[in-house]
Order: sequence, then structure tokens, then C-alpha cells
Amino acid sequence: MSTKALQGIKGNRTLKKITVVEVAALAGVSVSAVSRAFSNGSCSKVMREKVLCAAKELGYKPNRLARGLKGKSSLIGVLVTDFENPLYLPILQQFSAQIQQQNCHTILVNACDHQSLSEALALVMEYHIDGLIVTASALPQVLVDACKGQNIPVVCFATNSKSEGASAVYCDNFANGKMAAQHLLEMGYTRPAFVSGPVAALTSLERQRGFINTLVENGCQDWQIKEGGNHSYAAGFEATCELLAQPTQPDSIFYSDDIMACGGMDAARHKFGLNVPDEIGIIGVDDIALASSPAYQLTTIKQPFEQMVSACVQTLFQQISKPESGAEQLIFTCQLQQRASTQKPLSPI
Amino acid sequence: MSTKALQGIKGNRTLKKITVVEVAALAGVSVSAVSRAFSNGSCSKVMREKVLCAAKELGYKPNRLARGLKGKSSLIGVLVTDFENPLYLPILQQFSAQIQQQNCHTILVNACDHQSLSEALALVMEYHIDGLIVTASALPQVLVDACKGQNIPVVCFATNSKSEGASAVYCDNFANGKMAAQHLLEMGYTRPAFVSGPVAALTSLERQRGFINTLVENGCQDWQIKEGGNHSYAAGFEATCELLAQPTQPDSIFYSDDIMACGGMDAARHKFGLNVPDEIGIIGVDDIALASSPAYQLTTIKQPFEQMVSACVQTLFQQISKPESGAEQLIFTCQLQQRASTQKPLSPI
DNA sequence: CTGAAAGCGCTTACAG
DNA sequence: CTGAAAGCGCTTACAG
Repeated sequence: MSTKALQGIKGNRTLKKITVVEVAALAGVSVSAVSRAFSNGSCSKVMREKVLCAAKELGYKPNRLARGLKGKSSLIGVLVTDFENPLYLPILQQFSAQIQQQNCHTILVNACDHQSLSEALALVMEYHIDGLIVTASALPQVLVDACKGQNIPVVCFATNSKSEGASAVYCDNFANGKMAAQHLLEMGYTRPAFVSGPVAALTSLERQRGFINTLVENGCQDWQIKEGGNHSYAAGFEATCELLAQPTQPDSIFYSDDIMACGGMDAARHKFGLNVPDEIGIIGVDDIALASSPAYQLTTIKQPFEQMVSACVQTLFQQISKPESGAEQLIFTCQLQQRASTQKPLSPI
Repeated sequence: MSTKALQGIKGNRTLKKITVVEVAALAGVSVSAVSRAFSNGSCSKVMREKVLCAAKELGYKPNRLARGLKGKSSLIGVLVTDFENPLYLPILQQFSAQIQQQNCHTILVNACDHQSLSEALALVMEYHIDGLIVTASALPQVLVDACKGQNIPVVCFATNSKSEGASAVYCDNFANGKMAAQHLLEMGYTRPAFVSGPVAALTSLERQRGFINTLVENGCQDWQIKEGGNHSYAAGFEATCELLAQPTQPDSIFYSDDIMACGGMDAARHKFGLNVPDEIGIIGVDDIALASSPAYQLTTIKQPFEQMVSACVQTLFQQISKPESGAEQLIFTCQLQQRASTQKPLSPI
């Protein structure tokens, strides 16, 4: 039996496709009326009632692909470059939840491989996404322009690297670095180190600037900087091993983020047998779930991610509905969350 | 100046839409030919060359929405119910990467809220997805049927709960429970406990069955079961606190998964001051990144996730291309990954 | 292999 | 407010 014949059989019970045409027929109205009842088009109450009733009876669901052909696709691209930092799971959870709340859906774009970023973006643009969220990294200007060329608004999340024409939601990372420095000095540490994230990450650089500036301002001379690498546990562990193997051991370390700090703390404790916080103070940024666990008790600078995600989604949808409104910069401030990893007992050096 | 006028201005340089029509015109061929050159349609080499050349010159990109209207949408739904377990970040990373490799894209469906699962699915089906992957949970039969009704193949990932008509890729969790029991007994533990996942999770139940059966078979009487809850750090921590506060303290605990085990280990160590593994042995399932960190050194049963994801994607695409091929069950076996959390020194009780 | 034409399911000016 | 008609950008039988 041919496939066609099989479909015919099935068709007798369920496979007949329900489109606006069928709904219009049952409701006794025009196809346009059905469309209006389902979109925001103007139509009388009784009309809407009739249409919705017929649609329900037939189990009609609009085809978003067809809808997207003329209007909006209801698809939002969420570009993720960093899958190593556990932070991004709750972030993705919040983005997808809020996007769904807007009656849209998330296309997850995996752009781990940096070389393929433009390729990945080009592909996802073939779906005519209504907007794009870029997490934890800047979009090269040429790609922002490509989006602009198709009227796709872009919002960058949690990165300082600004792109012309793209909105951005991020934290004052210079202030964060400053806060970390002040805290370490207050706790009596005198030889702090900074472990950076990826070389190109402006976010990390800003934290570093704020950190070092503040140390210098306060007369601290004994600082050092260590290039960390990825925002990952392994990178933090590794960098810390190298740092602590040197003759000039720091007495405290500020990490570009929490997952690196966790890796670093484990290196200090388990590989070098150092006591945290007495022999070495550890501080991070983010306040990931792990930071508050008893195993780490990590002092950190908490980023208000929930609010940031909300702001990000809100900004994006505002620009989708009003394309003429310009790009926005929303900068959040963070708070120190002190825990055991820096609570040095009062003691002279 | 009106929006229209502005668009007109922009239009002069970039906004003119490039479609098959423009490409066909430039290449001097028919629209059908352009379509064929871009799909798998039959066309001569020279024709394809001409079309591709013209397309490149114009910067033509096919509109997938339009394409999806008749054919495949190239959209794969990935349903995620559990965003608390960090495990799902690398899993999502692998799924999205492999789906992109198939020239498709991932629609991330957030179905945290169990009540809204059917709603979330109904919405995503409006995009006419080509296939659906369901992670870590079963799809109620009525929803599987709904997918079948639209010819959308379904593959369930990492769950034992089988649904009629859906494929599944998972591990032999009964064997995993057995393995855990054997290991604990071998290491000299005599009063093991099992901390379960969510009550309804068949995966957890299977592990429990295998675990308890094996204990009983080996003459162990002193076992107990504790209901854990979510697959989360907090749930593991909480359940362990209750377990250890009882007079009948276990001397080892098998957790339904690693993140619970990490929470449990922290509770045992930091809240009850117990030495791991001497006073209490800890074993989990999954082998998440954290498990191998020095802070936990967690013995676990490693699930071969990479292979499982590959198998999942492969199965899905096979069913997309051959809808008549039936649902498949792929069962993987796991391996014990021993670490410090169960290495009890030889000692009499 | 190639082209003209119909169609996928919806939306949107345009009349009424 | 409502309907008839054209159109969104592509694919797919159907002829040649």
C-alpha cells in the first residue's frame, strides 16, 4: 500500500488539516474575519465569539510559519557562547520562560565555536527571528549591522562590550572590581591577585581595572594579575595552581567569576592545603547556586540576573513593537554577598 | 518624515528583499530552478552553478518560514522540564550543536511548570516542528498521540518512562541501582540508604528497585529509603539532613543523581560533621562535572551522555526522513566511576 | 533537466 | 465591523 493510501486512511479520522478556511466555513464568516479574530485585528465581539467557538470545535491552531511569512515569526534567537559556566542554565531557564510568556519561542543558537558565530547567526536569520539576545559576549559590529539590515533588534546580555546599534543590559563591572578590592583590603588582605576571564572579555577587563585601580588608590603595591582563560571551573583551577606555585604567593584572589573562583578555591585547599579564608581569601562575581553551598561558602558580588533578564526581554520586545526606538543601555549595580571565604579573623600580618 | 519614507531611503541601499524571484532574474532561469538548486531537487551542474553564483552576488538567503509552509520547518523542539540540575547545560549544548549540524535549529521549550506541559507543547507545535526531543521525563500518552497526529516523531531522552509510539534513549537504571548496591557492599558498608528523586520519576524508581533488590539478595537488612524530591542540590541536602537526624543513621547513601549527592555530601560533612567516606559513603549517578572536582570526589555511575545525545538526534532524524519506521528503544549501559567518596579503609565495624 | 502554474496557510490593504 | 482579493517566499506536481 502506498504512503498516500495510508494517509488517506488516517485522513478519515484525524489527518484532515484544519486551517482558517475550515474555521471560516464552520463559523459562516470570511477567512479574513478568522484571521482578525486570532490576531489583534478589529472585529466585533460576537464575531470573535463565533470564530473562537468554531476554532475550538475543530481544534484549530494557527500555523505560525504561515503567519510569520507576512508578519512576525514569534521566534526569538538566544545566542549562547558559553556552556561551561553553570550560570547559564538558570539564565536560559529565565529567558525561555519569559519569552514564552510573550507568546513567542526561543531558538537556541549554539555559538560555542567562535569562528562559526557569524555562520550560526546567518542560519538563524533564515527563520526571520523577531529579535536576538546575545548572552555573555558582544556581537561583532558587522553582525549587528546585518541584524539591523533585517530590522532585527539586538540586545546584549551581561557584557560590557557595546556594539553600535545594539541595546545592552549589564552591570557596572568597574564598580564590581572596586567593590572586591575594597572588601579584600577591609578584611586585612595585603597581597591580592586577580584571575581574569578570556583575554578578549571586556567584562573581565573592567573588573580588573576597577580592582587594580582601587588597590593602587589605597596604596596597595603587592598585587598581581593572572590570565585565567575560559569562565570555567577547570580554568580557575589551573590558573590558581600556577599562581600559587610562584614564590610570590598572593594572600587573596579575586576571580572574574564564581565558577572560576570555585575551581580556584579547590586548587588552594586541596592541591596546596591552604586554609580558606585564613591563608587565602577568595572572592568571585555572579553568586551562582554553588557559591552559597557549604562546600564553598564563597564571598561574591551578586549580579541581579533575574532583573537583568527581565529588563533584557522587556527591552527587546519594546524594540520589536517600536522599531524606531533607539538602542538602550541598562546598567545594573551589584551587591557584595559576604560569606566565609573572606572572613579573615583579625590578625596582624 | 514617515516610517515609510525612511524605509524608502534605506531601501535604496539594502532593504530591497532578495527572494527566489530576484535570483532567478539575475541568473536568467526560472524560479523553480532556483528552488531546486537550493533544495535537493534535480538540476544540472551548470544550472546549479549559475543559480548559486547569482544568489551569492545578491546575498540571497532562503526564507525558512516560507520553505516550512510546504515542506519541513527545520525546527526541532527540545523540551526541558528540569533546569535545576546543572547536567542539563552540557546536554543542551550537545543537543543544539548536533541539531545545528543537521542544518536545523533548536526551539527550546521550557516546561518547568508541569501543569503547562501540554500548553507549552501545543504552542510549539504551531511552528510545525519536524521532531521533538523530551528530556528527562515522559510525555503523557495523549501528547505523544497529538504529535503522532501531526507526524512529529518524538524521542524521549534519559527516562525510563516509555510512551507508546515514542522512541527512547536511556540507561538500564535497574542495573545502575544494582551496581551501586554491589559497590557499597563491597566497600564494607552495611547500612545503606537510598535517596530518591521525584516520586513520579520512573528513572529513580528503577534505580531504587535495582538497589534494594541487590541489597536484599545479598542478605543486607539494614537499608532504608528516603524520598528526596527534585533532582537538585537543595533537595539532596534537605533529605540528607532528615535522614541523618534519625536515630537509625545509615552508613552510606545512594542518591538518585549526582547533584543530590553533592547536596547530601555537604549536609553530611558540614551540618553533621561526618567524615566522607569513613563515617558515611556517598554515591550518585550521572558523573556531572562537579563530581570529579576535588571538593566532592564523588563516586558515581557515569551515564554516557554524549553517546546518548548522538543516538537521540540520530534516531530522531532517521524517523523524520522515514516516518514509516517505528519507534525505537536504545538502552545504554553505565560504568562505575570510583572516587574518594566511597573508599572506606578496611576496618571492622 | 527545465519552466509555468498552483498551492502552502495566513495577513493586509482595499472596498463596502 | 466585514469580505474578496492579492500577496508573503517557497515547493511541487505537471508538462515539455
